Amino acid sequence: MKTVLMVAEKPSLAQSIAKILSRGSLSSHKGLNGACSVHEYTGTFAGQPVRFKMTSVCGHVMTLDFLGKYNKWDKVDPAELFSQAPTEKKEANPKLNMVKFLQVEGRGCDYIVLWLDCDKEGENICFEVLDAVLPVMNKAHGGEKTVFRARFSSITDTDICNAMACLGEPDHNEALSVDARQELDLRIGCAFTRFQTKYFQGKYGDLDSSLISFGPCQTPTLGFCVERHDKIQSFKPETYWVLQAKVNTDKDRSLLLDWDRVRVFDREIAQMFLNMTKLEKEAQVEATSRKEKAKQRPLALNTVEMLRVASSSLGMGPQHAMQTAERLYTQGYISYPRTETTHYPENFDLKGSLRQQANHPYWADTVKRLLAEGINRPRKGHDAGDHPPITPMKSATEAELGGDAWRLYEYITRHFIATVSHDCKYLQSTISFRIGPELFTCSGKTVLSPGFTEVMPWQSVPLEESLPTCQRGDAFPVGEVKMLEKQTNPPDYLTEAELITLMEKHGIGTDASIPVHINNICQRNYVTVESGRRLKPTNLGIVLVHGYYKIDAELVLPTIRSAVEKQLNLIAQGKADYRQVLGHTLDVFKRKFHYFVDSIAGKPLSRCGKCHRFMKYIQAKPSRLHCSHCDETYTLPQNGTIKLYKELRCPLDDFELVLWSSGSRGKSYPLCPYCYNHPPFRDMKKGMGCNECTHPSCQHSLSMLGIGQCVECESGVLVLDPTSGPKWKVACNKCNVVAHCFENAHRVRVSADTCSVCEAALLDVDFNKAKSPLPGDETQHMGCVFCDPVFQELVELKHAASCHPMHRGGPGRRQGRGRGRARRPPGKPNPRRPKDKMSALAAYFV
DNA sequence: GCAAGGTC
Repeated sequence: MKTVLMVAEKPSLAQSIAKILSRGSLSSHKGLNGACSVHEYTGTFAGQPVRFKMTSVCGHVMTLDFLGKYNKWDKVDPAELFSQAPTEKKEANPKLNMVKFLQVEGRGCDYIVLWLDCDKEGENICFEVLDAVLPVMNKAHGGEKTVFRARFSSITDTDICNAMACLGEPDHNEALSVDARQELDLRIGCAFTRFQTKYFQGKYGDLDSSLISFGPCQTPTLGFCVERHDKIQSFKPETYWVLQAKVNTDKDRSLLLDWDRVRVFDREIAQMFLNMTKLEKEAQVEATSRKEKAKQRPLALNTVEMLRVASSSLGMGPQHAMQTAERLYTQGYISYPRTETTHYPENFDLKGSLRQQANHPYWADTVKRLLAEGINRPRKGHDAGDHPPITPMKSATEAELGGDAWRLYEYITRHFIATVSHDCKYLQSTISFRIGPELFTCSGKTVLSPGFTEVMPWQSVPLEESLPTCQRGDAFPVGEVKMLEKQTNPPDYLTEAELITLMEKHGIGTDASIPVHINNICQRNYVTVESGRRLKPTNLGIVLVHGYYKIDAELVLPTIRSAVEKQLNLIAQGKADYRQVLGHTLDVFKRKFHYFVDSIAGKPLSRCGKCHRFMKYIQAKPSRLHCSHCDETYTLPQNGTIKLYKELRCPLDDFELVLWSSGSRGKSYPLCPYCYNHPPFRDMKKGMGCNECTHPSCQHSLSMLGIGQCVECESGVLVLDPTSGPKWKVACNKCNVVAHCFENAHRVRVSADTCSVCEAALLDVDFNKAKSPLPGDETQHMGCVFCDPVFQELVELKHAASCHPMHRGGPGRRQGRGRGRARRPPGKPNPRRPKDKMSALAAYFV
């Protein structure tokens, strides 16, 4: 007789499915790992009598990890984890010996039917099982199909039998999409985590966490908490005013009325309304209404709702609640606690489950009445096709379970009873009053029938005093009208329950992993759980998230996960190539990683003048150089680019100069990182580059490269940009004026001689032999950039020429256009320039 | 020592 091996995702499902398919006649024994059972029975398969062996795995058989040597943090650059570091599949839980177990049970089998959960993870586990089992199974004869996939959407007789009747094949694309997710999560998460941990270790000793982890789920989860923290920090309370009126409905009874305008933010306006109503003696009834309303019974319970209530009402954290639920499940008190479904299967025995609770000391009355009067049909919920909603499986008492297990069981049971109870019905009455020109309202609720709130008393409609019976036109004496001053309040920290809702909404994590992520950010000391289970980010958490926001907000936004998942879904649907999506996404994150590293750690750029080690250039604003050896930071100009300047050094402090540039069409100048922060001369200020330095002999200084007074601004000097050749530039060291001159000159030097007309420094220019614009064969010329007739052509000063003193026939006005050299004593402002000439000149400067 | 996803 041939054997059919069948594998489910977990032991409990193997048992349920085997029971259904064998109609209860099966023999079971434990497998070699003690966790999984094997259920055997006989039946027919592919038209022949066979022996069925139904067993299970425990979730994933394999897990992805780097090869051993890439797990040595000290020896591997985290950047290598994006591509070079090879990965391998390892057994997910070595203690379970799952591969060996599957091979022992699968040896000699002829067919395999895969009963793994019908989602992408389940599809992936199918292939993990096949990898383990196919090599030891009997070989197929003549191309006969031996591998089958059962697809089911609930664990009911009909669904399971249908699945068995129309078996398909496992979907390789869906499995591949999970392989891709695993590899992305591993490479990205580990690279960022290792880098961050190593970088922050020591730097933020007071933040006390040895592991600074990053992950596509945990980081956005933390992001939600910090976002709320920021809202609280930036909140500015506003004062507002409310009118409150009291009317006397009886000798000793009064009603408090709410103002229809609710509140106003202007005191004078509120005062005006108060004045208009204060004098009124009577409140007129404008309208009355009585409406019957219903508060809906709850949907059947799924995991996230259970976790929300456990946190907000029972004060139990998600991780703890989940552990407690698992214990209740394995002890047979509740059904499987991990489910997204909020809809009972059609054949679910609601009455049977209810009957089990009919003698419970706490809710027997409610249950008995429901059974006698007939249960209400549960609301239509969402069927995720995984497991039925969470329900009690047998009655239990407080003494039996004790502590948190009891409290969770009690909640699950009360919730279950509520789902088959009636809605809570109440009467909402409102009376509208007019006092002078202003309208006020009073409303009250009266319970008509408590319905499900009887068993969920915390949901009940609060008892209120009933409103007086009255009708339009009635009048009551006004007791008093008061103006109250109040303030808007900041939001509070995020509750765990709110966080779960946000995570669910943005698809961060799954029902099973949401508690893990929340637990992670607590354990890593990113948040602390405050009273009322509110999550308050720590300094570390805040610093991290703010850092991500500054550098690359996508690292913390919830959108990043969904964007990647969209790509993964394309793989699952066979619309995108697994390798391509994986390669592309890794490439994107590799760039993000390098940008992140450069932004916070900086890259070595120029040498420190004190220790002569490389300082790191940190691009993120405020951009700066940092010498980690001297632990000194030097700020830099904030806009534009910074490069090393030919390894030239400042003669004053030996720091290597850097070149700042505003772009190819703008200006650039060298600067010394030390002088920029610590001005070397009295006439210099912080933030000055070499083009403003008054050092008398340094070849990069204003003294050596300055030419003459700026044509536009008061105090600026035009300075030769020594790096601008072959399209030479002269730029003002104060304003944005830049002049282009001497194309094709291979050398331009500022001479010590000055112009006899305008006192500007003469320029000594060497042109290329072939391209020299000079008359004859000349390649060299020295002259004043403003006055020399040969240079006029080359700096295109032709139009300005008519205005230039030289061309007006008269002698040049000796206005002392200080060139910054010894001519102008330090600290003294430049003299005013002749206006007519300069305005004309200005037209030629960009 | 890292991720996230199954499950025990």
